[in-house]
Amino acid sequence: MFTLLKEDGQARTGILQTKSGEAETPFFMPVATKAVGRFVSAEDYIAVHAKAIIANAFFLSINPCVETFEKMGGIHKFMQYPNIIFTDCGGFQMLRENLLLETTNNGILLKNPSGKDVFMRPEKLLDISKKIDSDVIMALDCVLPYGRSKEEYREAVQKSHQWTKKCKDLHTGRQLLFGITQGGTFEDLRETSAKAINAMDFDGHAIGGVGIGEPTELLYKMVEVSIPHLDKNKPRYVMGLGKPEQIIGCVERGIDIFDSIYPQKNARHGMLFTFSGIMDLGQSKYKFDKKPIEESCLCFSCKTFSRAYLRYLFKKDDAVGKRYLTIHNLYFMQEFMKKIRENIHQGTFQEFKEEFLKAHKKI
RNA sequence: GCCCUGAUAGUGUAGUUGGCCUAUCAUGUGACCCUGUCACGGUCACGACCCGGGUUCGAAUCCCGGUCAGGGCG
Repeated sequence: MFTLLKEDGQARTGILQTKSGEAETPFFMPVATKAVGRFVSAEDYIAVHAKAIIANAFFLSINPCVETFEKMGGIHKFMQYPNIIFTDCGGFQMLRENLLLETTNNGILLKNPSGKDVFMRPEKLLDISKKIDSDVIMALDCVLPYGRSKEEYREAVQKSHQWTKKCKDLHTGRQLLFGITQGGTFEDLRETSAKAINAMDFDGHAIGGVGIGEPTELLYKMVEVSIPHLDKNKPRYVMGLGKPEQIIGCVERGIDIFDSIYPQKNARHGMLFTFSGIMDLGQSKYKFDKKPIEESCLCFSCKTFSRAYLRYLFKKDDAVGKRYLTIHNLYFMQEFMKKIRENIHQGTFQEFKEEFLKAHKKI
């Protein structure tokens, strides 16, 4: 259930309620594909104040396997994370050449690196998701890489709608179900898809198939043509976006939910997000720098370690260092979203956006 | 003092019966990248034949001298 709280232009705040509690939107979800992220897990997600994370139903069904969740009482108890957990459906894995074996009218055949291949179809997704017991299920969609022909996208949209509808028809219980719109970078296909998904009465709507190589202007365009057709009283989620500047651009256009590995991956590669810009910790100027990554940051890493020490850990490719850096970026993302919400409440979103973007470049 | 061995990017190395060396690989440094699975990742750039002479059409490679380092003998 979603309650709209406040609007500031197209930007808005709201409350998403689930069986595991609520979270105020707009929010960003760290990724925990296999009920753990790279170098971070539940205690870290909690410590960075993440009210929601996203895992992947396909990967979880392979390893640890569906039975684990039945026997362990669901994913929350299994990984000791009490807040909201989304599960992605596996549709995005269509973009991975090493995972996608075949696309049929009924679903997708995905390679299982450690066993029997998985035919992901609505029935299977709903069954898995129910046993995992996540809070929000992303319905099965059909994703194509950027740059295919319009005909191919048209076909993919059609499949996507069939699968998504099937998910909706099969769905019961307290878990929320979100539908995903597609359409590549074609405005009319995006509109068609948004209308069709909106008509299926989901608990929330996602815009999928973006952030996969298209220019940011096209990404924004696709959001802009989709939004008018997505019920404003339901949460809107752009899947896969993690660049702060794109998140703020999408919030401005009416998006409520985001997820991405981007902040985590960038952290591991030494790119730290701060409110005064993007810091490349690999630079030698930080070698003897006693300051924390960000003076005003209250994350564990900033409260505890100097840039010099974190740079040293980064340079020696230490796993512990990668964890500290990841914690910082994830904390930053939560603070970033918090500031976005506060500014929407105060009606100062535009000013905040401009101020943020002015500082958000490499330093 | 004599003999032997060695000397190639910041570091560690490949190449040493002369030509395919515009010199290998790793690391380092710098730049860019990373988006609903994310490897401790990717792309690009920078950076060296100890010095001097000789042989040769041609030398990192062969010869002579020097310097330095390691080892052996006094």
